[in-house]
Amino acid sequence: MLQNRDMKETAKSIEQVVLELVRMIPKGRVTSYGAIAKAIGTPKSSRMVGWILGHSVEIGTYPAHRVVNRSGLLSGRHHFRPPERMEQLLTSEGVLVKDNKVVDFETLFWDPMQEV
DNA sequence: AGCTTGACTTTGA
DNA sequence: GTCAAAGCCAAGC
Repeated sequence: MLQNRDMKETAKSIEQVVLELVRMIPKGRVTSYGAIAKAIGTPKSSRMVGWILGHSVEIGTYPAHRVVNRSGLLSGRHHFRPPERMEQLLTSEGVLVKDNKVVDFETLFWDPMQEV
Protein backbone atom coordinates (compact mmCIF):
# COMPACT_ATOMS: atom_id res chain seq x y z
CA MET A 1 0.00 0.00 0.00
CA LEU A 2 1.03 3.56 -0.50
CA GLN A 3 0.67 4.26 3.19
CA ASN A 4 3.36 1.79 4.02
CA ARG A 5 5.77 3.34 1.60
CA ASP A 6 5.08 6.86 2.86
CA MET A 7 5.55 5.88 6.46
CA LYS A 8 8.77 4.16 5.64
CA GLU A 9 10.16 7.20 3.88
CA THR A 10 9.09 9.47 6.69
CA ALA A 11 10.58 7.31 9.36
CA LYS A 12 13.92 6.92 7.66
CA SER A 13 14.48 10.63 7.12
CA ILE A 14 13.96 11.87 10.66
CA GLU A 15 17.61 12.12 11.51
CA GLN A 16 18.28 13.49 8.04
CA VAL A 17 15.74 16.27 8.55
CA VAL A 18 17.24 17.12 11.93
CA LEU A 19 20.70 17.43 10.46
CA GLU A 20 19.39 19.49 7.59
CA LEU A 21 17.63 21.91 9.92
CA VAL A 22 20.75 22.24 12.04
CA ARG A 23 22.77 22.99 8.93
CA MET A 24 20.39 25.76 7.89
CA ILE A 25 20.67 27.59 11.20
CA PRO A 26 22.00 31.06 10.38
CA LYS A 27 25.39 32.01 11.71
CA GLY A 28 25.22 33.89 14.96
CA ARG A 29 21.81 32.42 15.81
CA VAL A 30 20.80 29.56 18.07
CA THR A 31 17.83 27.27 18.47
CA SER A 32 16.53 24.68 20.89
CA TYR A 33 15.99 20.95 20.68
CA GLY A 34 12.28 21.39 21.20
CA ALA A 35 11.99 23.81 18.28
CA ILE A 36 13.71 21.36 15.96
CA ALA A 37 11.65 18.49 17.26
CA LYS A 38 8.50 20.47 16.63
CA ALA A 39 9.65 21.45 13.18
CA ILE A 40 10.15 17.84 12.17
CA GLY A 41 6.76 16.94 13.59
CA THR A 42 7.79 15.13 16.76
CA PRO A 43 7.57 17.71 19.55
CA LYS A 44 7.36 14.98 22.15
CA SER A 45 10.71 13.45 21.34
CA SER A 46 12.86 16.49 21.89
CA ARG A 47 15.40 14.16 23.51
CA MET A 48 15.78 12.33 20.24
CA VAL A 49 17.17 15.45 18.62
CA GLY A 50 20.06 15.50 21.02
CA TRP A 51 20.45 11.79 20.79
CA ILE A 52 20.67 11.98 17.00
CA LEU A 53 23.27 14.73 17.12
CA GLY A 54 25.45 12.62 19.35
CA HIS A 55 25.04 9.21 17.75
CA SER A 56 24.08 9.80 14.14
CA VAL A 57 27.15 11.39 12.60
CA GLU A 58 30.40 12.86 13.74
CA ILE A 59 30.36 16.35 15.20
CA GLY A 60 31.88 18.82 12.77
CA THR A 61 29.66 17.87 9.87
CA TYR A 62 27.13 20.44 11.00
CA PRO A 63 26.97 23.38 13.43
CA ALA A 64 25.66 21.44 16.40
CA HIS A 65 27.00 24.13 18.67
CA ARG A 66 24.09 26.33 17.60
CA VAL A 67 21.66 23.98 19.26
CA VAL A 68 21.08 24.47 22.97
CA ASN A 69 18.36 23.55 25.40
CA ARG A 70 15.26 25.59 26.07
CA SER A 71 16.95 27.70 28.75
CA GLY A 72 19.76 28.70 26.41
CA LEU A 73 22.09 26.49 28.41
CA LEU A 74 24.87 24.66 26.59
CA SER A 75 23.75 21.30 27.85
CA GLY A 76 25.59 19.44 25.10
CA ARG A 77 28.96 21.04 25.55
CA HIS A 78 30.24 17.94 27.31
CA HIS A 79 29.78 16.00 24.10
CA PHE A 80 32.20 18.19 22.19
CA ARG A 81 35.91 17.56 21.98
CA PRO A 82 37.00 19.37 23.87
CA PRO A 83 33.84 20.46 25.72
CA GLU A 84 34.96 24.06 25.54
CA ARG A 85 34.80 23.87 21.75
CA MET A 86 31.07 24.57 21.70
CA GLU A 87 31.35 27.75 23.66
CA GLN A 88 34.34 28.79 21.62
CA LEU A 89 32.53 28.25 18.33
CA LEU A 90 29.52 30.24 19.48
CA THR A 91 31.69 33.08 20.65
CA SER A 92 33.52 33.06 17.33
CA GLU A 93 30.21 33.55 15.54
CA GLY A 94 29.25 36.50 17.65
CA VAL A 95 27.08 34.65 20.17
CA LEU A 96 28.11 35.66 23.64
CA VAL A 97 28.22 32.83 26.17
CA LYS A 98 28.20 33.56 29.87
CA ASP A 99 28.39 30.81 32.47
CA ASN A 100 27.51 28.12 29.92
CA LYS A 101 24.46 30.09 28.88
CA VAL A 102 23.69 32.04 25.70
CA VAL A 103 23.39 35.77 26.31
CA ASP A 104 20.12 37.22 24.96
CA PHE A 105 18.98 33.76 24.05
CA GLU A 106 15.47 34.91 23.20
CA THR A 107 16.83 37.52 20.83
CA LEU A 108 19.23 35.17 19.07
CA PHE A 109 16.70 32.35 19.02
CA TRP A 110 15.96 31.04 15.54
CA ASP A 111 12.73 29.16 14.99
CA PRO A 112 12.97 26.82 11.96
CA MET A 113 9.20 26.81 11.52
CA GLN A 114 8.82 30.54 11.77
CA GLU A 115 11.63 31.41 9.39
CA VAL A 116 11.15 28.64 6.83
C1' DA B 1 11.35 -9.04 27.12
C1' DG B 2 12.30 -5.60 30.75
C1' DC B 3 15.06 -1.82 33.05
C1' DT B 4 18.17 2.16 32.84
C1' DT B 5 20.01 6.16 30.69
C1' DG B 6 19.94 10.41 27.98
C1' DA B 7 22.72 16.99 24.07
C1' DC B 8 14.76 17.71 26.63
C1' DT B 9 10.12 19.90 27.75
C1' DT B 10 6.20 20.90 30.36
C1' DT B 11 3.55 21.36 34.42
C1' DG B 12 2.69 22.06 39.27
C1' DA B 13 4.18 23.70 43.90
C1' DG C 1 12.11 33.28 39.78
C1' DT C 2 13.67 28.08 41.26
C1' DC C 3 12.87 22.98 42.35
C1' DA C 4 10.81 18.43 41.77
C1' DA C 5 8.16 15.09 39.17
C1' DA C 6 6.08 13.19 34.93
C1' DG C 7 6.09 12.41 29.98
C1' DC C 8 8.50 11.03 25.88
C1' DC C 9 11.13 7.95 22.40
C1' DA C 10 15.16 5.28 21.16
C1' DA C 11 19.50 2.80 22.31
C1' DG C 12 22.23 -0.07 25.33
C1' DC C 13 22.60 -3.76 28.74
